[in-house]
Amino acid sequence: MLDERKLAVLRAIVEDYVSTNEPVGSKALVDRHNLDVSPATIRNDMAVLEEQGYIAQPHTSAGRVPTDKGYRLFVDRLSHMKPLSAAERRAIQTYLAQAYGLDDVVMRTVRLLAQLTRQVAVVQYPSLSRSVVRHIELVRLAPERLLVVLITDTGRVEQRMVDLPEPCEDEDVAFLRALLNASLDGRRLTDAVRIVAGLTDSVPPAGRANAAAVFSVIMANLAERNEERIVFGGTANLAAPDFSQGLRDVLQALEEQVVLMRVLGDASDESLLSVMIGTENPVEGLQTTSLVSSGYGSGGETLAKLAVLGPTRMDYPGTMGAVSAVARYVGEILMES
Amino acid sequence: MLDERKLAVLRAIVEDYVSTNEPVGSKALVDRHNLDVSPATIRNDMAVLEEQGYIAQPHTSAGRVPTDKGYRLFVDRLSHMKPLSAAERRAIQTYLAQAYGLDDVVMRTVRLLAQLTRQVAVVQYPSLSRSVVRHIELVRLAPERLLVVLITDTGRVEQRMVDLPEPCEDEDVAFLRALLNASLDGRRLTDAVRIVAGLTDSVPPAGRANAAAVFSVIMANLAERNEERIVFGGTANLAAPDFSQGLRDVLQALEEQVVLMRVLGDASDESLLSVMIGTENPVEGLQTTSLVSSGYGSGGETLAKLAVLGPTRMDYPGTMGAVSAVARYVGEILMES
DNA sequence: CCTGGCACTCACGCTTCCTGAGTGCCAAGT
DNA sequence: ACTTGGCACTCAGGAAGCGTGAGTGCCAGG
Repeated sequence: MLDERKLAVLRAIVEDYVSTNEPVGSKALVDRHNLDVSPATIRNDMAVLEEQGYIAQPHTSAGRVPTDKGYRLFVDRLSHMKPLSAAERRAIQTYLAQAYGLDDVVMRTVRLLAQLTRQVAVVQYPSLSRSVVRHIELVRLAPERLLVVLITDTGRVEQRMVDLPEPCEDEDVAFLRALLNASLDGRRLTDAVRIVAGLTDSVPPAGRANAAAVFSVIMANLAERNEERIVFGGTANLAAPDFSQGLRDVLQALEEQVVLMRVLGDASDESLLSVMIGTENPVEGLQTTSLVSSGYGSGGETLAKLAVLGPTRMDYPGTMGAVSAVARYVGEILMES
Repeated sequence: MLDERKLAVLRAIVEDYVSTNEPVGSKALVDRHNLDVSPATIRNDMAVLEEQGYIAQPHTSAGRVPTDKGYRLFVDRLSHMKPLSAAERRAIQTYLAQAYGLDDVVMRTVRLLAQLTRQVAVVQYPSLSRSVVRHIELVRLAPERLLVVLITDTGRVEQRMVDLPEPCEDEDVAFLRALLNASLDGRRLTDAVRIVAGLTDSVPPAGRANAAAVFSVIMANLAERNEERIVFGGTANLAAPDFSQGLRDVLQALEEQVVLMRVLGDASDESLLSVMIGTENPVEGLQTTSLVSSGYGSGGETLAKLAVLGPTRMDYPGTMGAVSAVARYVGEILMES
């Protein structure tokens, strides 16, 4: 159906269009790539490719432009991820290694991705729900006020203020702290919710009111998956001379955390690199963009996703290389800390 | 030098230009505002205003447009902050009151400002340096690894991992914790740095290596004023039909935390509302924008700044009203928590 | 000092024209 | 059965020309 040369033509069209941002014609193609056939032949091939929906012409008698379907074929079969240079890899590693704390890791990751790809980078915070409780700390700030600090194995720290119904003493707090840590340490957060729910019985009746307040805060905190934040950066790259159309929509979509979450969720269920092209994206405002995403995580598990968002006419091999490399290194960093 | 009517004319020009985004001519002026003089008179006034540099014409025989100097005069003498409606004020209060935790307060503030003003909102995290230590918690995660959690009175929680040179026991940690809290509780962070520096002597020689590690982390953490993060939102409002020129620069400047910090710092030394118009802004990319900023804080003190960034042709009275109201309410919320 | 009148200017929108890159198709060549 | 050169055709985009109207500056009279 599509012989070898037609595929080569498609590949060439994608590559040229990506680099020049102008519809590419038959003559230019034979010149720039060494297909040793004449323009007329290419034209025939292009006619077929167009008929099949891989390329299109913006208007009669202009060159051809890849369609979403064309990019899809290109990504799936005609290109390979372009690995980063050794220098780049080293730079990534050292830059990420300097990070202290989860916030900093995420922030650096965003910057890194944005700079490497010259596009918009999106990074999701490691999911709380899959991680494991490392420690719970209760701090008595005032007789009727506690601070609950929850530390997970991914280095994430969550805290909440709790106003108690009754005044409490240091020893009450110590008791609760010991109880909570004994019960929750090493448990997954998803399990922890259930465990905490059944914990009230272990508390002496006198302290139950206060304990209940603390427990409910912990449960609320844990159950709250919405809390999974998303950070992005590199929006200045959106203002690149080309796709100014729809810029507003794109910015809007970026700021809608919920929408972004959904998109990332749709992107791929697993840790694999995944590419979502143009109209494949369910979100209205992002249908002129492509999203290259990957899961990342420490150990075998995927904790969250990160992605790069750019115009459909993007350098897929390069972007994929960058995303995949950064995902791997972030995973490593999270392992260590 | 500028009589009453000329000022009125300037005010009218600013108001019209802001609302229409088109150069305003003498005829339109007399029509829309009830200046009971003829267009010709207005023209004379405009000639004077132009000569003095308050307005300019984009090209000969087009209407006039305010210059930065014109906006400045308008802001300083011709306009008053427009207070928010009661409904808006209530909405702000309830929306902010729902926030839990500092992060959430900041995030909500950004959204609020961006929505109210339909422009870009910038909020700086409350400064660490002026706040007061409420508690320090040390958590022993592993024999050679501690988590240091620092809680300030503004609800900010900072944490750092510390790798110890030697393994430690729970009692060592308890000792350090007690020592730190006894020495630092209630102290300002600025003072705390000095205090910690002198604390090594109080530690028994056996534990000094570990203590030094912890202390140095605390000091680094505190001294690090760069750490003062800035959050912004509403960038989609940048894509408003008008100022697309320089959009790239603006986005770029926004993402440069350091630059933003400096601008906010320059803006006004005190908690007062301050307006920076166009070229008054030292940052290259922001010279087509105006920044309306205000300090905010709990109690009498200014902890940080928040601001709204928009085109120089912005609705100053409205924006100023919004900024000032939000600043006040955020202050109140911080007080409570 | 205000006003009406008048000549002048010029950005913007409109049409028109032209050019060249690019196409589709066909008939001849391999 | 594919490739190729030739040829007529199309059409976006830029250049040039034109008209219009909003807006101006200036002046002379109230």
